[in-house]
Amino acid sequence: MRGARVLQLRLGKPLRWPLGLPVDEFAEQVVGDIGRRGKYLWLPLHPAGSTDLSGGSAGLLLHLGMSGSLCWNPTLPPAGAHDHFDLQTDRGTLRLNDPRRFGAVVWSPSLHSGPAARLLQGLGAEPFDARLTPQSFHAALQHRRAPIKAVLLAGDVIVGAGNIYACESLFLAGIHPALRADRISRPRATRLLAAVRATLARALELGGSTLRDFSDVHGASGAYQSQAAVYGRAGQPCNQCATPVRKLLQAQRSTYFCALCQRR
DNA sequence: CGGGACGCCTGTGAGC
DNA sequence: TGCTCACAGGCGTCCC
Repeated sequence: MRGARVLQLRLGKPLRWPLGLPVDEFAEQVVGDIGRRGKYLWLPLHPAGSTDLSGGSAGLLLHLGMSGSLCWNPTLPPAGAHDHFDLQTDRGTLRLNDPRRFGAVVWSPSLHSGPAARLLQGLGAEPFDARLTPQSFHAALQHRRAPIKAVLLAGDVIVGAGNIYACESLFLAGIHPALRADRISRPRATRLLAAVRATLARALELGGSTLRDFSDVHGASGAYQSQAAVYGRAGQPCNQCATPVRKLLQAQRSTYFCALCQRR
């Protein structure tokens, strides 16, 4: 998309927040290099002729929520019921389809100020950032008394592990989801960090997860879900020890785990 | 300040 | 067969 010139911006039903800028103000803006932080995407937009392609420019912060998907079309197909955002450019259209509308598209004057800065502040480390080490991960957990599952989900220590991947990572690391984060030893924190990384890497390979209700023809449905060791498998035998997988509620979210393989 | 509950939204599948 | 209803999830926001 880099270098594409915006022709028009179209909105469908409201997403999580208002766009924050009248749609006609986007015409003639030029798209820069797309970036990512956590589950947010940053789409820089700068005036035609400007050479500033860095994070210093204004842009759009996008989030796919839980049911959002983006697609790039050379032309502009008719908008469907769940197509809530179209960025039409001279090279094609970027479209956001989001049935549940937990997703967001918000304009920000820069990545480091305004709504973008507010939404990104407080995000935890990128899981594959080399600066995130077993030592720093363990140290961050030492400050938290909440159950480790809740801490992973909160995303302020490490981003990227939502409900499915948090459950899977804890299983892989052999850690009970209700264990207080600050009770996790150095060796186990090391294992957990490796497990989160392995889980996310595997999910990326398989194209992510697709909930049962979203395996539509659009975005190819991710294959990860069917590979899950514990997630969504309550009552079924653990594939390591055959003990039935259990389900518990933590912070209003379902947690799946094996009581034998995952110790406190 | 940390931790937990809540609400947004809608397709799906289970139960009647 | 048709209808109702609980449930699923990311994450900002509110309250204790």
